[in-house]
Amino acid sequence: MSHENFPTDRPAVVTCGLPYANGDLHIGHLRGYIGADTFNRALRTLGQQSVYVCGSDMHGTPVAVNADKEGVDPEEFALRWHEQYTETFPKFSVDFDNYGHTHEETNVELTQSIVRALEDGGYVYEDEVLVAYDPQADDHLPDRYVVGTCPYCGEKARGDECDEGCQRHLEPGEIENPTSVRTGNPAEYRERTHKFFRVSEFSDYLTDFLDGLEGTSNARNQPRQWIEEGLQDWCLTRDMDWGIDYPGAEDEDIVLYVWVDAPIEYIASTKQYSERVGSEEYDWEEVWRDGGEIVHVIGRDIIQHHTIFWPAMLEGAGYNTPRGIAATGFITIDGKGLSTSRNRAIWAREYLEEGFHPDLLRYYLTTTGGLQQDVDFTWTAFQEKVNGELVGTIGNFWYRSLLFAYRNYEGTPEAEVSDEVRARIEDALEETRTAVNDYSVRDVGLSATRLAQFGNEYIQRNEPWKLTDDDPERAAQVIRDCVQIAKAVGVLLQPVAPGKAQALWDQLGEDGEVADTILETALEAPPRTFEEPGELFEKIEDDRVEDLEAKLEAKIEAAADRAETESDSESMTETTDDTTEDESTETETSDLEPLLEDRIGFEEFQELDIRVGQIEVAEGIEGADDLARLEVDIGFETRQVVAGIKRLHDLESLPGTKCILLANMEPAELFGVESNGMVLAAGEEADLLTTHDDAELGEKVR
RNA sequence: AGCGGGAUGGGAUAGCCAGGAGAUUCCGGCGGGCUCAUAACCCGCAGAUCGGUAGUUCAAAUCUACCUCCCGCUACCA
Repeated sequence: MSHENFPTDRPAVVTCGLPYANGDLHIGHLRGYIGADTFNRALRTLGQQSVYVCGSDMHGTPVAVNADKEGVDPEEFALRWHEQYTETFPKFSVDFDNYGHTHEETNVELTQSIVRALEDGGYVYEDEVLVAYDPQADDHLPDRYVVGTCPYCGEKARGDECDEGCQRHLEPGEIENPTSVRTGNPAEYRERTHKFFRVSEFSDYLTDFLDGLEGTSNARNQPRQWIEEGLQDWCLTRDMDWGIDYPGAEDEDIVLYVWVDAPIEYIASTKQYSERVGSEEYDWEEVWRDGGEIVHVIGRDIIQHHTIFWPAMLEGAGYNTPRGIAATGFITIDGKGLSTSRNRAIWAREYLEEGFHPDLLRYYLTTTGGLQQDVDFTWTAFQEKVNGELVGTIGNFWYRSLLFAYRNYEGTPEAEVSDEVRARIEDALEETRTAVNDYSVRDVGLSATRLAQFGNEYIQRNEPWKLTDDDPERAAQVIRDCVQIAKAVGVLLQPVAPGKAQALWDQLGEDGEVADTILETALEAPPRTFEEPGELFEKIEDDRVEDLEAKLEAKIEAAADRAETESDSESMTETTDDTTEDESTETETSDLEPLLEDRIGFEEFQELDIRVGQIEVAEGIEGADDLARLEVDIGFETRQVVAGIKRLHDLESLPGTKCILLANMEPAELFGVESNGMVLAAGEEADLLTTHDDAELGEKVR
């Protein structure tokens, strides 16, 4: 089965994975939302009718548990995050046509009606399952809230997985010596009746579905394995009170599993949009019932939910299934996995507070590697991308063309666009069409960059500044071409960088919104006159990047220190926080810094004046969490040194300890205290280097 | 353990599905040019046995098999 290329005459809906109302948004979330937003905007430039919808995911155990910790109602807790998300998205030009949440009436009704439809179709049955129960807390414990002993290898294990031992997946009820993570008490098992969805009956349907599915290859290939292995039926209910009631069981302490109602929010949100604008303009039922174009952008960690359970549910309840599923890769920071608990993350708020335009991040995230690839974020790479492509290529071309046109013609010169340039722009439009149909937001952005690059070459090759006197007609022709290219770059860049594209649009004196234009507008003549243009992109300076990288490093270290001091008291309750990134995968080696490739000579080593010293005085610096002031005797003299070991060492016991000091370090002032050297230490716990024999104070280390 | 994705000049990325002279773009290095433009821009050069081994083929970065390393997934954690 293959699909008709976009644009089609059916309405489309683009969605992105629902943010879980349990924490701040970071760059990893933004990647998906920006990618989907870009895709939706690009679809529209093709002339495809399309809306972009999403909503907050309000239910599930983590919300209930964290609300409980704070002593607030889960709804209140989740709504707070929901409101924050609602405010954040527009700041990144993530422009949802509707943004709802899963606890709204629209979603509750729709979810219950879909579950009833599944029941009516005979796809739901009841079965008994063992559920861990904490008698003291009088609460049932979802699987990860239980720890115990693995029945297979005897290692310590979590309720659902033997994470430290044999890596086996554990079924509920299997784990031995179950213990509640929440109270530390022994847990007991209770038999409960739950509802199950006959996913297994959809094997053939899903196989066909996957054959026709567009999007990224991982979303197509990975589920095939699960189908071949035989699908297991899916438990639809949970022993909780926070969630959507199972229809007909409103009085019982049982709700629908969060993954049932979460994707239904895609439909509910579309419905809300449809009701707002009127079904004449956009009919949600046409999309979800009759065969509109449904595209999901998701993280690759939730592929199975979207390629197995979700289409099975839709099919079973008589709904339309997705045309495309694009599963994005993850974001890494400086080459290491993003980790919210370790604060190895760029938070949405942080980025905005730095004052960077959202389009810079949008461009970086969409054009650095394909949608499916993992993308590494470093401030240095961000700077290169911005300075090289946005400032140097696009910004520079826009500015030089428009400025030249303004100074010499007060706008667009009166001439016809040359055939060469017209053809080149048409190629660029075609590149974009292909990119959209390949689900490549990267090429959507790069088609604009490449066109700007052509523009730079074109202007250079024709040297209009030499022609203004000798051959005014030819000069006008060249500049006419350049202004047209500039406009086309704006139209092409809009899906990725809507704010900057609009700014160009305004400079060109165009009316209305560039976001409302279709690709063909790129070939229409710009207004005859326009005002003096300004520079649209600003270079990021090197020292700025150094600051940013240092700041990032510092906050990661601070988080590590905090975890260190808290780990003793909270070890029982810390096992489950939020975890897209898992502690168990972060082994020792992946945490080590990679070895440096560059070798240095002996002379360079000699430049490091490393001495044996002895700590004479150690005291904390007031106002600093981590810093301590040390006085170190290095034979010749006693140095005052500041070290970040306040919380990691017992300062009173340090005097008398030998240490190793980098003596010719540039002096620095930290918290008002001058530091004249660096005490060497290793590891996150700042294990101090020392000597073990007769090295005397002041001796050089070599 | 199984499965999915990845490994391409110093760094980063495209190409692979539909095999065809060792290939894209960006950063960095070297040389030149230009001056309309944000020390920008344009041109040229250097630099890679396309992770390894075998195979299919007239032809392999691309297809097949096996191997190594990295990331992820394995379903009641959103």
